[in-house]
Amino acid sequence: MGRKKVEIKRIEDKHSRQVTFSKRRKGLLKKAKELSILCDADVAVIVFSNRGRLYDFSSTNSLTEIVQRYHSHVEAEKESSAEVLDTEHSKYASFMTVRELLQTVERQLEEPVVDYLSVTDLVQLENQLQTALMQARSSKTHLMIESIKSLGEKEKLLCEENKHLENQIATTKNKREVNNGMALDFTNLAPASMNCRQPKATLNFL
Amino acid sequence: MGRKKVEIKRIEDKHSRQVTFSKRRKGLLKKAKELSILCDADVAVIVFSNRGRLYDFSSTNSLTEIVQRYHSHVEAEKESSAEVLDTEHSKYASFMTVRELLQTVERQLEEPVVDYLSVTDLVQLENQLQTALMQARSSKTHLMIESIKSLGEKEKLLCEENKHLENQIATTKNKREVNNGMALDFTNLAPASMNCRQPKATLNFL
DNA sequence: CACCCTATTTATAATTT
DNA sequence: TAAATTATAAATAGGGT
Repeated sequence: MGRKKVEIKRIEDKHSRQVTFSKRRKGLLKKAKELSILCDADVAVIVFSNRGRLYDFSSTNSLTEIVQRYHSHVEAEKESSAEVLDTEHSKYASFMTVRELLQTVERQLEEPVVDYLSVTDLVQLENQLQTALMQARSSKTHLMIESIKSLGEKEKLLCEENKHLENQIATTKNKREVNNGMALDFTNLAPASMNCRQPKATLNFL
Repeated sequence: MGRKKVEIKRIEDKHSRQVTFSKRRKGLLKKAKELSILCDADVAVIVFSNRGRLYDFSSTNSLTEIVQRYHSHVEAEKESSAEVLDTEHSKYASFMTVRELLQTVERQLEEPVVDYLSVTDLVQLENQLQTALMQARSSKTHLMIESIKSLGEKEKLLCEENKHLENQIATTKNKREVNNGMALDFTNLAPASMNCRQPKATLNFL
């Protein structure tokens, strides 16, 4: 219903799509309202724009009411097809959360700020920033990993040397005892914390 | 749009109401579908007739998807309007946001996210990303520092123990030599790398 | 009920402001 | 760029089968 008949398929032109979305969304919500009033029906409409903005209508106080009614209705004839859909769904949910984040962000910006930079400029800047950040972080991580590795190896070597020394001492002590009955007690030489079999701190976060 | 203009109020005649319900319900669902296709939007419609019969439409496989999205959306809004000072929670939220962002980016290589965003949105998003990044990085750094500290302390203790043991051995050896001329050479026992006075790796980058 | 018919209203695509 | 206008397509009220 317009100057020209439109085929029902995704409108590729961004601007047209946005304009049409605005008009038809309004129309849909109006129709929903009219239906609920004229025919005394409960109607709920949820619309997410492709940018994740939410528009809704509910004939009752809260849309949730109708949704709950919907659930209890569907519950009866529900089948167990949750397994595979669960993974898909959680992916979808995460994805949507981003959109919602963006929307929230949009909302929080009440005042439209004058744009000094073009999107391209900004993207470029952001990319540079990101790259710099990544590089710095990468270098840092690398250094830290090296430090940890190095310290770990040092620890290992020290432990081994330690054992070696203990063995030497034990041998010496035994010989001494055999030779001239001299007794030295090394039992408590190593601090309790020096147990080399102690589990390492988890480094999975690297 | 009919032979006569109708006032938007409950149709009292039962038959008329039923007929209108049938027609308009069909129209509403059709419009919902068209909107979702034309404008690439997610749309869900739930209609209960006044006699309790359910009719619905969903642009996705399952209407529940959209409903859940709606709920998480409402949650998010509540959250952002409520106090944002729950440190632990907001940390977690930011972290998840980053993950989701990465997922989105991965998935939408064809149609860059940037196209959907205004410059101001992008700035906000970037800030959030930065914050989330900082938090994640901070946590990671903290863990790494703790690891390094812990390993450093361990090293120190091992070195001390080492020295202690060496002293013990030296003493034993001297006594042995004095007592019965027995000679044991421990000079090369410790590997070259085990010099405990070796400068530590620089950690200034932290 | 669920269709058809068709006059009329309504929604909206294209255009203008 | 968005809001208003206009020409046209679509929806539908009321009637009939």
